[in-house]
Amino acid sequence: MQADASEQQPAAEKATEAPGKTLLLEAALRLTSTSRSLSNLGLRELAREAGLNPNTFYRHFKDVDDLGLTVIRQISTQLRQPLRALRREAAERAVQSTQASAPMLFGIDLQRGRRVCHETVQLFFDFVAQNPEAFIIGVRELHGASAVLRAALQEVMDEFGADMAEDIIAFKLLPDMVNPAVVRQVSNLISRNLFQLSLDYIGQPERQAAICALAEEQIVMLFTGASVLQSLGQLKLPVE
Amino acid sequence: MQADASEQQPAAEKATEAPGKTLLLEAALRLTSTSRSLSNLGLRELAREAGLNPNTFYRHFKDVDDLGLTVIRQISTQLRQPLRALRREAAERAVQSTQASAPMLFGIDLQRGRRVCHETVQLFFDFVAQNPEAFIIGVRELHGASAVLRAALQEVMDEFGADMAEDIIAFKLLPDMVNPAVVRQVSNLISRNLFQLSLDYIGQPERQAAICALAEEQIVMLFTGASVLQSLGQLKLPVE
DNA sequence: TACCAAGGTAGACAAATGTATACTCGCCAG
DNA sequence: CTGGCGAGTATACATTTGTCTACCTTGGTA
Repeated sequence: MQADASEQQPAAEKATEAPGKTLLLEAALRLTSTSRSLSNLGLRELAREAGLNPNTFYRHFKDVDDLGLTVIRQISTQLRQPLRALRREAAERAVQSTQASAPMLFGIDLQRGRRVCHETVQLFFDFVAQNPEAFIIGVRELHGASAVLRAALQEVMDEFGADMAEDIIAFKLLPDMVNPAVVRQVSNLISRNLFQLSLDYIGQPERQAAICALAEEQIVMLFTGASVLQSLGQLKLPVE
Repeated sequence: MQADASEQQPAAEKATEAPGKTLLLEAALRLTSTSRSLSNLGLRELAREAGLNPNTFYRHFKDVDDLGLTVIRQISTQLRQPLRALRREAAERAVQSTQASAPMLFGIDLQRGRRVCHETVQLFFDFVAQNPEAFIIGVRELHGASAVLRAALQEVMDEFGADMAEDIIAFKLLPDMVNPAVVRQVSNLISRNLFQLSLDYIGQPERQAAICALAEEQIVMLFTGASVLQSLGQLKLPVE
């Protein structure tokens, strides 16, 4: 395992991948986000869309499920860091306009919460609009017919939820008293819900503003509920 | 359109339907809930599973989408009233054990809310366990590849949400001050989330208790959040 | 120089699919 | 008895699919 010159691991993104492979993956994105579902993509249909010979498929993938997994991994890495960055940006923006004495309620600063939430949601849906296929495929395959893809996406969603929980704690968006386990639970719920809403956002452009507002309200409600209940000692911890 | 004797509208369930049609629908349920997705069911595969000749399909359905719509309608009527009944039962159960002076918080009786919620969730997931295919298909097709089925199920889900909102108001599970529009919004969210959780419930039998508890906590959080925010005048109304 | 493996193509094949036309059977009305 | 009709079947055919084997091209290496 020496660092041979012939071992040209791209180290960058994936620039040095076989052109055919990339073409096939792109074709899969195109087809899936419109008509079909990842699990039931025909291997020939795929090649046709990519402008390639059917057999080229076999050079790069074993199954259709294999290609599906690749797509999912690609989507995951395509979304994960940007989503975190987006939250960081939202938090910073909201911090800037913080005034010292804000009215507190059960340990949360409602004004600030609202602002962070607003910014985050805004950025999130902008991001959705820029990567529609990724979200469509994500949600579709999360409940799709293929057990393998379902499991893979389940895992990805869990990671997203965990990221979010981490950020919430790091940015102190919920009072310290709120149990980390609860934060994770709330994060998972919000994450799931945002992904669902993202499909509405993509599919109904005329309702985009309303959907943003809706998401915001829902998040604020959840945060408030969690804080209030926790501070009253009324929250049962999730049993694992 | 006279009430002819030859017009034998069953008036009961659907007992007097062509046996082939019923067989096909049942086959669709079986296939969809395991391997495939409604939209991509092969018409021959379907007939095979039903033990029928492929052409029998054409006697009863035009498309595969046509069959899909039929399945969805069937599911809708199969779930809708039972779900309402279930909520009524839960509310009654919880009322029985109500003691007069309960601690109030922002207009809600937390104890009672918890009990109703507990009973409802319990009954709901029992119901899920009894009709797994319906829920699997419902959630799967809600984000599936076929636009027609998606739209149909979207509508069904909206009806469920509206039912729930109606019941919440009727049973006074939220304080009167909470705006009906907000109730609908919360109901939709809960409804969506419960359906998602139903898949987890079906797919991970070992976590059933945990999933129940989770659902309960989430609902209580939302209710609490909505009440608190409303009573503080911090709730923005959804713009339609 | 010769080689060789990776990426891509060509052609062929059995199997499966959607659909059309034509046949059968039981039932009820006249 | 007969004729029509709903429900189901049989056969057939063009297309499409997944997969196999074989061939071509290219760039790097020994």
